[in-house]
Amino acid sequence: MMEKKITAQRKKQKELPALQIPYSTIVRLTHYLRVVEKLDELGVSNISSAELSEETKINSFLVRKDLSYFGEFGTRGVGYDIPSLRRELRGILGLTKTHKAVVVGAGNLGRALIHYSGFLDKGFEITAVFDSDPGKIGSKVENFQVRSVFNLEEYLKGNPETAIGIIAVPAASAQFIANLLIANGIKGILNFAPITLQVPEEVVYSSVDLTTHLEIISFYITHPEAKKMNG
Amino acid sequence: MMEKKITAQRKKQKELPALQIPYSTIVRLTHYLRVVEKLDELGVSNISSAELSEETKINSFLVRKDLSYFGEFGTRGVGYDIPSLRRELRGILGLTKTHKAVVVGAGNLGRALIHYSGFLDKGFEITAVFDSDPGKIGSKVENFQVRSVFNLEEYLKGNPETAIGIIAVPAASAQFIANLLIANGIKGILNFAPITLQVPEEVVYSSVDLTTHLEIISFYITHPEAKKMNG
DNA sequence: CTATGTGAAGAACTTCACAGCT
DNA sequence: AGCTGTGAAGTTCTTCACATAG
Repeated sequence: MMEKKITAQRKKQKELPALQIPYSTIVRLTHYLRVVEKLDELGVSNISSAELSEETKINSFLVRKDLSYFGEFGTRGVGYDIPSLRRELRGILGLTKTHKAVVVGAGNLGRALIHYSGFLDKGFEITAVFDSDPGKIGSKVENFQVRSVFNLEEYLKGNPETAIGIIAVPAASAQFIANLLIANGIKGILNFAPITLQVPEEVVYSSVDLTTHLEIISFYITHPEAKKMNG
Repeated sequence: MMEKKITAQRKKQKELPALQIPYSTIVRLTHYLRVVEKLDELGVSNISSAELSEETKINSFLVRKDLSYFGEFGTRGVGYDIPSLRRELRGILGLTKTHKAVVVGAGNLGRALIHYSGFLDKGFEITAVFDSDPGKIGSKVENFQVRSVFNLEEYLKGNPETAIGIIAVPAASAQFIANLLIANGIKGILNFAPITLQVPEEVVYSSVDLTTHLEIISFYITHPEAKKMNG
């Protein structure tokens, strides 16, 4: 019941086959969660798809469709109960267990990520920080003692539950680090180096590239007649 | 009342109507540019859509389609001339003029961005850095003397060619900063604060949210049967 | 009477096949 | 002969309309 939350045991004829969920739905789910968490904290108890639409700027039909991929979370005539929607969203996104992550690269960016991670809800936990600069190894970043990348492999072998690797190293060494992470069973990689990494199918890969973001902005500034931004 | 169906007729499609370019095309353009710049630097002079596809993992049909939105840059039977494709892509993306940008927030993230911006091709230039922390104001970050956010408005009025604002402040103050930037004629905003900013239509807006990225990874780690990642 | 959930229509985007240059 | 450029087909995603549940 937890895992394959097949919709409805009604007299639905719908088989719910492979059911490919659009990537954009997953992205939007995180926006809904953001809003719902904020409102939950404020003590608001209910929200309609129209209100959720208002907050997120995502069309209310789409809000309902997105949620309906995963179940029936609302009450007709009423809307969605915020605490329960929050719980459902966290469940869908896999945030009920804590994902352990390592950060590789203790430069400004790595430090920013580590610092920021303090604000992350349970769901993610940074467990170690690595760098190749002898001047940084051994130093403290928040509560972490920076380790040598030469110990990364050993660390991962000793801590096989580490799920996510965050790459905050220069482009030149990013693929090397990625390979190391992958070879040692990491399941997801979040890359901040401005380079496209080659990663096998089964490893979840996401990349944040400042240059790309700026170039996209440049395009839309330069061509104001072109609309639409997702990012 | 509806727009007329422009479904292709015999020989009459060079009309170029409103021609909406997919957002994803723009994102891919930046990937092509990345590859083409790398190869150009290496002295490679020509590339086919198949090779570009290989490098970027983007289907070669799509490579050609994306480029064809903007013109005919290739030579049939040969491929694309790298220096000229590079020039074309930069032109399309609006990178032939330098966009001036300010960074607001001189914490780790802001500093990482400033540091990184040194590697940016001409196309972007950070012109000033602001923070609200009296302890930071006046200090040096790379070549910039950090200014007070209280001078942001004045700065923008005095430097109206500033096109882009990069927000690297905590969530709580991000909307305030955004409003200030917008009120003073900024054209594009790149937001790193984990909050959805309300921004008018005409301002180009892009957001990088670590939480969202991690949550998306969490989803795909948790549901390995779901495929597809764009990010 | 209200707001959800969803099949179906409609758009948007991607893939394909091949015409068209070189 | 080879690789681009592009209409058309195919697929996926979004919007819509309305039956449905409270």
